[in-house]
Amino acid sequence: MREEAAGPAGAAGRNLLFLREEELRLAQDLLFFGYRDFTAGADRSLAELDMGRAHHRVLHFVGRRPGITVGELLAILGITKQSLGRVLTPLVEQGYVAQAAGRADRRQRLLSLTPKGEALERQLFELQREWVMRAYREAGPVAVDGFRRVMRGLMGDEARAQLERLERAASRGTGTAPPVRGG
Amino acid sequence: MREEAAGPAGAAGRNLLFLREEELRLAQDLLFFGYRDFTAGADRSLAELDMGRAHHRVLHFVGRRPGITVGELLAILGITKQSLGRVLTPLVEQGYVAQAAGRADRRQRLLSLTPKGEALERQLFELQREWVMRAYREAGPVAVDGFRRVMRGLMGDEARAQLERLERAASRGTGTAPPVRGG
DNA sequence: ATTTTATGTCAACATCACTGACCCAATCGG
DNA sequence: CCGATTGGGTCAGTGATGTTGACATAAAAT
Repeated sequence: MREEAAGPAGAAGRNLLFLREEELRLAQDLLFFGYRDFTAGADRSLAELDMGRAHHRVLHFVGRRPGITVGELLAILGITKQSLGRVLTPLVEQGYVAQAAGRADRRQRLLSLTPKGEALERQLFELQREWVMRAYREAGPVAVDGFRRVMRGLMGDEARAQLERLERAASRGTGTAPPVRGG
Repeated sequence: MREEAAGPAGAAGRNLLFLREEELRLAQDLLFFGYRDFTAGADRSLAELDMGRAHHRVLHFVGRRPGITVGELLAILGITKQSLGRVLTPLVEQGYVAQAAGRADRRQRLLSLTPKGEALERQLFELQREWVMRAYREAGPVAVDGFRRVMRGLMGDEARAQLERLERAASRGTGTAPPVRGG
């Protein structure tokens, strides 16, 4: 599997092939180490409350999109009803997440964070905020833009669509106007 | 928790604060979706062999650093002996990973991939290679550089040291000369 | 009135991680 | 040489997170 002997492409070609492969193996390393350490801080904080990463994800996405339905949350997280129920039910029982019947469709449970839930989500967010800010500052704005482009590229079509919906929800929630033709 | 009313900083300050916060929340989203979809392809392939992501990580890092000891692998993965044993022992039994006693210290088990293990690792790598290449091509080389800078920044000191060691091992393994003074 | 949808729930199971305890064999230090 | 340390393996028990399949209920849609 290794290009030990010079092939038809010669030394230069071999080196290019090596760079491609090594570049991509490096990406695997970076994603493994980077994602692990990115989540480590919040994980430690969550453990003190007998919660896990799954609870954090629910708090994060409910906070990001208040009024989200259970079905939408399932689609975003990409897990089953049972898996979600195991974390969502305790979060509701312990007063972190509030449920309200949908006005148009009363079968729906519109989820939102209670003040207690907002406080916890913010605490977890601050931990990751510090960590990401450090990385962003060290890398600089151009690198941050590149990071975002590549991460978007790593997402599948479904995830991209969901991300767009999240971004729209975030801009609505803070009164930021979307780009308007002729604006 | 929301900046509903204009504070001392006024509208401009509020918007800056929003941008910072939204930027960082976006980073959370990107890392969640991106990492999930990055691993999804290999996960599906592994499931057919009754293996999981943990097996893949062992194959990946053993392939990346042939002759690695169990202790070094434990340090890289950041898991316990028992957790590693549960995936490593079957990989050895099924002939994916070979063990050799260390020449200097015969207590050590120097791990390497068998041809069977190399083939499986390569198959899994090709899946992720395609996925990452697509993202890299779409984003362009400048973005890729930025991605790498940010991911490195997201890593802790330990992980950075381990990554450096991996990169040195990779360049040794392919005969790539390190930068030399006056070269 | 029947069917579909949104949600919840039960039982059973697999993976991947953990802790704590204990073991062997090899190496190291005095 | 002997005792301590180190590298590695293993057993028992636990927990978090995910899965499938089946079933239940209430509201909505046809």
